[in-house]
Amino acid sequence: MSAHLLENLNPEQRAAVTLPHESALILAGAGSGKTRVLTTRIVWLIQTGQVSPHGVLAVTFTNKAAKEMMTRISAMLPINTRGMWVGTFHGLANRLLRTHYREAGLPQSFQILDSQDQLSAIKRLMKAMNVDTEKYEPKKVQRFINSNKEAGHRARDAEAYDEYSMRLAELYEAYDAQCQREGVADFPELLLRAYELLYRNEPLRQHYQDRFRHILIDEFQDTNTLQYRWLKLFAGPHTALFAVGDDDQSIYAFRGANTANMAEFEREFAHGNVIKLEQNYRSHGHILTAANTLISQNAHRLGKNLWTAEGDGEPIRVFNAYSDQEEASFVVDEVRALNREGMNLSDMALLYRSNAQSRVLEHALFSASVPYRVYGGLRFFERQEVKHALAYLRLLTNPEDDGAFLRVVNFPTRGIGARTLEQLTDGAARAGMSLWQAACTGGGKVAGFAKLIEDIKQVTADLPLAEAIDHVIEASGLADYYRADKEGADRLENLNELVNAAALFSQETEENTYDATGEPAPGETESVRALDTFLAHAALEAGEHQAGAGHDALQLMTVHAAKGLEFHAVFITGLEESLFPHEQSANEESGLEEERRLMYVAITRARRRLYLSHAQSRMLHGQTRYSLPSRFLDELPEQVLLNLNRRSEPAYPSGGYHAPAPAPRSPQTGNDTGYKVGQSVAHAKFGTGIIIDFEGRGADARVQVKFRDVGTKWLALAYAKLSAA
DNA sequence: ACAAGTGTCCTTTTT
DNA sequence: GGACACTTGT
Repeated sequence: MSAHLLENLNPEQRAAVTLPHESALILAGAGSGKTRVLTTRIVWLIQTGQVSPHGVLAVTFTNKAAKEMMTRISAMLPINTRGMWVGTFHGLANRLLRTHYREAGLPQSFQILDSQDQLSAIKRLMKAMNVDTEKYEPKKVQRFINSNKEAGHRARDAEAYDEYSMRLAELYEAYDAQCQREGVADFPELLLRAYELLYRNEPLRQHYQDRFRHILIDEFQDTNTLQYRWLKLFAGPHTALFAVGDDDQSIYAFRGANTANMAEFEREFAHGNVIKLEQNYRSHGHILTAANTLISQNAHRLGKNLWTAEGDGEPIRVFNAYSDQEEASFVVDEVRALNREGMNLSDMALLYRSNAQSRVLEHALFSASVPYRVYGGLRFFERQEVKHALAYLRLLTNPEDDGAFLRVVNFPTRGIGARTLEQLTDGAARAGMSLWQAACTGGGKVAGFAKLIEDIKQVTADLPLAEAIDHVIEASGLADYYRADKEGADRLENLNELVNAAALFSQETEENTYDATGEPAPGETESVRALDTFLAHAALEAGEHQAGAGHDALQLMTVHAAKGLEFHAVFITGLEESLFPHEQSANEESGLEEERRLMYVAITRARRRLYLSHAQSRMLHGQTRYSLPSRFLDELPEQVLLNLNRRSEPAYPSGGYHAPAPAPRSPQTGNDTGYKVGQSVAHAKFGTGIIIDFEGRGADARVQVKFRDVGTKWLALAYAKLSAA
C-alpha cells in the first residue's frame, strides 16, 4: 500500500515524505511538487500507523489551498478525515475560539470583522473620541493596530516613544475595548486571542500539544511573527513540525510575512534537517535559467537552484512596445495565434504588477472578442448588498454589534438621519448601552427599526438558515429597494445567490466531511449556531472573485494572484521601471528584493512559452507616463532571450511588430531636432534615459530626460551629448 | 434627509 | 479613470 504511494516520487521527495518523527524544513522550489509532498506525507503517516487523523494539524494560508489539500488527501485515503484539523490559520483559530469561547473571554456569538468592517469600526471610534483624522489617518491607525497584533503586542506592549505613537497606542486600546464591548473580533485578533488562550491556559495547551503529533505548514515563508509563535505553542515535546516553503517566493513581506522565520525554524526545530526540492517539473530549461539568474541577484537567500530534466525549450520572447496600447494589441495577436495553433485560452495567462494595468488589456481583448477572465476585485461576500444582508443577520445573533446596527439602521432609508443617530449614539454612550439597547428603550423611528428587527427575529427563530435569510432580505426592505432601483437587478441577483449559498452551506456542514470554520457544539440552539457558523464562513472565506463562467477564457491577474498557478504560456506585461519594480518599492533594498522575488514568481509560472513586454509610454492615473524598461530585463541572461523587435526592422520607434505605431501625440511633434518625446537616449555622464518633455527650437531646444539612475533633468541639446539608445 | 456635485488619492492582498 | 470622502443644493 505505502510502496504504491511512494512510486513516482523522486529521491528527495521520497525522503521528505518518509522522514522520521522529527521536525524538518523542506525548501521546495517553484514547480517542485510541494503540495504533493505535503499531502503524501500526511497520507503516509496515517497509512503506516504513525498517527491517527486526530493527531494531524495542517495549516495553510488560503482556503483554496486547504480545500485542495483535503481533496487530495481524501482521494488517497478512503477513511474518515473528520478528526483532522486542516485549514487556514484564521479558520483554525476561529474553530478554537468557538469551542473555548468562555475561556477566551468572548461571547458565544462573537462576530468576525473583515478589513472593511475593521476600518469603519476604527473611523467610528475616532469620531466618537474626536480625533483629528487628518493627523491620524484611519488607515494608518488600522495598520498600527494590525501590525502590533501580528507581532503579538497588545496596546500596552506597543512600541510608543513619541507623542504620535503614544496616541496611536491609546487608540489601539480604545479600539480593543470597543470590539470587546460589541462582541466582535478582527482577523489578527482571532490569531492573537487563540494564541493568548493557549499561552495562559496550561491544561488546554497541554491537551492540544498532546493531541497534535504532527503539524504541517504550507507556504511557511508567508508566516508572520505571531503565526510562527502560534505554531510553537501548539507544538509540544512530542510534536514533529514539517514546514514547507520557498524563501524565493516570499512576496508578502509588505503585509507582515517574516522570511526570517525560515532561518529561525531551521535553528530552533529542524537542526539541519533540511531537504531541498530542486527538480522542477513545470518549466522548460530556458525559462528556469532566466528565473535562476534573476533570483541569484538577491543577497538574502537560503540558496537553491532549480533544474529540469526537460530540454531548453523555446527562447523567452521580449517585446518592446511604443505604448501600452501597442503592447495590448501585440498580446492579443499572440494569444490568438497560439489559440489557433490549438492552445486553450485557459492555458494562457496575462500577468501584471498592479490591477490598474488590466484595463487596456481588457479593452483590446474585448474589441478582438477574445474571452477572458479577470481575477481580483470585489468578492462575493464583500459586495455591498450582501454585506447589508449580513449586517441584518449579525444584528439578529449579536445585538451588541454597533457596526452592523449603523450599517442598516437607515438602509433602506427609513428617515433616520445623521442628527437622530448622533442623539442615539450620545444617549447610548452616556447610559453605557449598545445602540441596539438604546434604540429599544427610545421612541420614534428608531424604535420602529428595533421593532422590525425584533419581528424578524421572531419569525426566523425556527426557520432553516436559507429560509431565514430569504425572510430577512424581504422583511428588511432590501429586496424592494433593489427592485425599485433601475440598476438593482444584479444586486437582487446576488441576494438570491446569498440564499442559495446558505442552502448549500447547510447541506455541506450537515454532511460534515470538511468543516474548517466551526466545531459543532452540542446542546445549543440549532438555528442560532447555524447562523453563527455561516457568518463566520462568510467573513473567513469571502468567496470567489468573480462568478466563474467555466468556459475557455484567457486568465488575467496580478503576479501576486498567480502564485501557486501554472500556465503553458505566460505574458508578463508592463515590465517598466517604476511599475515593475514598483516605484514605491524600488528605493529600499528589501523592497527591491521583494520585487525581484515577485518577478521570479511570475517567470516560474510558465511551462513552455514566456513573453516579457514593456511599453515606452503608458496611460496611468489619467496621465501619460514615459518609462524605461525594467531593470529585471537587464538581469536576464541574453542567450535565452529573443527580441521580437529585431525580427525585420529597426527596433525604434514602433517596434514594428505589426503595423507601425502612430507618431506620438505630443504638442511638440514636428520639432527640428530629430528627437521626440518617448525616445530612449543615452548620455555620456548620466547614462540611459527617456525623453519626457521638450521645449524650444533650434539652438534653444531643450529636452527633459528621465534617467534611470540620476533622476529627471533638463538638457540643452546644443550642449548635451545625447545619442539614441 | 438625501441626492448630486467637487476634490483627492492612488501597489501588491489573504484572512 | 474611478473609488471615496466631503460639500452644496433642493
